[in-house]
Amino acid sequence: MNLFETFRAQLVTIVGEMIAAKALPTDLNLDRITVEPPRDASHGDLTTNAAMVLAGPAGLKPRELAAKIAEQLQTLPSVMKVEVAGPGFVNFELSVAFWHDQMRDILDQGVAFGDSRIGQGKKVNVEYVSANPTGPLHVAHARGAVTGDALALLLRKAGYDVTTEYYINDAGSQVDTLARSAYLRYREALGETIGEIPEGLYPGDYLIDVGKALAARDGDQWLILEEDQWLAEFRKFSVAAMMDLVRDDLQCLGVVQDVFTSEKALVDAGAVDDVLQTLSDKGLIYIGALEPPKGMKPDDWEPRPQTLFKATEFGDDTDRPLRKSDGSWTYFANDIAYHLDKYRRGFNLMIDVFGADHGGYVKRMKAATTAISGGEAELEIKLCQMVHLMKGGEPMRMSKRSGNFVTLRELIDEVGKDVVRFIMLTRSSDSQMEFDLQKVLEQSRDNPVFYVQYAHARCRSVLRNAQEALSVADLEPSHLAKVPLARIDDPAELELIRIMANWPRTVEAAATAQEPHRIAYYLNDLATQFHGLWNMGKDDARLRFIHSDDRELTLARLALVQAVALVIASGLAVFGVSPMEELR
RNA sequence: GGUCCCGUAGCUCAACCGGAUAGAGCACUCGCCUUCUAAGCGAGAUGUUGCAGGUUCAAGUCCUGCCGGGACCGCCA
Repeated sequence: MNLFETFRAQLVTIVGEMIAAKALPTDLNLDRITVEPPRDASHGDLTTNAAMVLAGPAGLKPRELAAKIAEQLQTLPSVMKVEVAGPGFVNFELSVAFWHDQMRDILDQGVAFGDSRIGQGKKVNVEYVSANPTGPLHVAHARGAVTGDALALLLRKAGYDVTTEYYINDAGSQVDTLARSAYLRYREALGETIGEIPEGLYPGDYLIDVGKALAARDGDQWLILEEDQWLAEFRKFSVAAMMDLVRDDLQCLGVVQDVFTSEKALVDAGAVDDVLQTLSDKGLIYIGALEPPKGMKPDDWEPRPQTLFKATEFGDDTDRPLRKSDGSWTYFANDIAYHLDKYRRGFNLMIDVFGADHGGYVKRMKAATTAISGGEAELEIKLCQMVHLMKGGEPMRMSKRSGNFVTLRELIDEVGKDVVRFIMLTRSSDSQMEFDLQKVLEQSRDNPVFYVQYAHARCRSVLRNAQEALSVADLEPSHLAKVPLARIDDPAELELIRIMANWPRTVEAAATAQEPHRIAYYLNDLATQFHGLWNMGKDDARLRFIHSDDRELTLARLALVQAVALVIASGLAVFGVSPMEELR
């Protein structure tokens, strides 16, 4: 429970006592009472809307009720000062000793500070990337990869039981194309001149090695055979090779998912026939013809009967086809089977991270999930909007046709894994964002990665310097948690503690909203306050951390510095970014 | 035509699932500065939150309609 929830609980007790004393009616709804940090620091440490929320139903004036609540709050041991303000806010300040206790808490818990139990161990499945296994990942995949990974780490920190997953789309026609492309490279490896790669096949160089590997393993045995004889084997081999590529790419980004599920394996195991039978039994499948989309005129539209899922019964705009004209299942049909599979594995909460180009897919997948689980499973879909790559303020135009697109690997090689991860997480995933390859490497204030990393490195640097006068054991968090902190009393120091004490609440809010980018803003705020304090020591030597003639003060200040380093490290861990000891 | 996302300071973006005077960074103006290894530091100015209604004690936030940008729209995945 974060400190705001703790005080909220105490406030609810107070209101309960007022109800018992007949100062308030018995039928009040207390759920809307909040205890939050005020936006404006001059409004104290905590603020509650209790009086405004309760006054109306209770038939009282907000400010009068606020005064009564304030009176009771004043009696709490860690509450120093209470004020009624504005339309009926009750603002209160906490004692310095309370903030010192918070600091000790941080030092005791280390990077586990901020761990929460709001997830209550609930099982959640986060599926992300799930790119077609037809080549290396490129930048478009990076945002989804990082977002999904950070979301998973965040939910884990918030107390969920998280499984991360990659769905291998290895059952569609694209992997047939992959196999044909690999076959061409196989012939090339055996000495044929293949010339230009024909339109419709994948031209990438990464298939050359696949062809060579097949030639080395199997010799020329496939050369004289027809496509239907070699296709399956080439598909299997090249998909495996591409997945190795993808896994390597992801690993470079620090992403290692728990489970990889093959679409083809699901289909082969009859999972799709199975789920379609289930839906059919529920009367949710029928043969019918769809209307053409209004206002659009598809070139060769003609109505034809199809196997349809009644998605409209679950909020979708139209019913959705499940079977292609060749008799095989659509991608959607297979995906229904996959989500049923996840549901049967115990996931009542599933999160899919998709690119924005899958926006049209959201309603039908949610509809299907509701249908197959009888409404018991919840599916959340995070759409990641596009990333515009820039370089020194100039947009980098990419086109696949010219082969000029940027791979994920190239991006990581250029700026580093931690920079990619952090920057991708500095914006809400449903806003488009700019990513400037030049700016993110600058050592300046407007580069958030640098700014946050620098704050951590600066803390570590101070702690290293302190070793001239103090032993390593003195500087351990466990030791610093026991030193007297009474001399931590400067407003800037206390403000720093307040921000750190807000970390658990930030984790919970970000996890509840499923918005990792909030962590980036939090870290930036924390770094700002720390750098500010450091700079104050430039002007006023009394505010410096290390004082060779005052061991007690130095230890107290180093406890503060150590706490800052731990909270930053705790935050960076949610992003999967390593905190740096020094920046050089 | 429909669905989804976005629209906030000159620019890039926040605003904690309704709270008080909408905030940061960059750019801009004015001062200062030679380091607890370090990005210079401090101060100042910057808004009809796309538009119009509605709900509420309270709306950038929720609802309705419009405008603008993006993504998508029957057997591609």
